[in-house]
Amino acid sequence: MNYQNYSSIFTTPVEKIGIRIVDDTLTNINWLPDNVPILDSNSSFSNKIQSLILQYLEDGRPLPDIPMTLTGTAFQLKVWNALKNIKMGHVITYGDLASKLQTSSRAIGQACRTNPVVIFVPCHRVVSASGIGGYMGKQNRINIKTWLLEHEKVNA
DNA sequence: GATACAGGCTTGT
DNA sequence: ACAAGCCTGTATC
Repeated sequence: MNYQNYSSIFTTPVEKIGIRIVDDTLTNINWLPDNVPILDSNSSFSNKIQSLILQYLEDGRPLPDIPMTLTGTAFQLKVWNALKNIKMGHVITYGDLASKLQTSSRAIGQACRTNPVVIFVPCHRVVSASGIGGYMGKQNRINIKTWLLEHEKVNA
């Protein structure tokens, strides 16, 4: 988990985003603090990913399936895969997803937290049964989650 | 509201 | 192998 070697770092309507590409597959997308310097895209593939993300965040265009290389435990891959099936503007609770995967709600949160590819794996569409839930383990990141949900609600 | 405990999984010792 | 910590849920006061 080092914060160098991004393929591209750019500004979005929400916050800065850094993406990492390996062998023309997407491996990481991260929200970055505002003081991180911009990094120009260094390949046509990362160019394409960058514009897909911007189209989604600016115009609400749904994200297509693109080549990704996700590294994680079998359980995490199962959860992330289930999340990709949630449609735009639709949400599910940790508990619902847990019973669907025959596990516990807390394990779902744990898997969502380590999601390496935000937005493409829509961990923000999983909410708590009694509220919005958390986002990336930090309270100050919840505004991103609510922003995305509002954004999708308008565009659904 | 708060507080306690159950619960599956990851990560660090 | 053990313990602690999680983007939780339910029960209970």
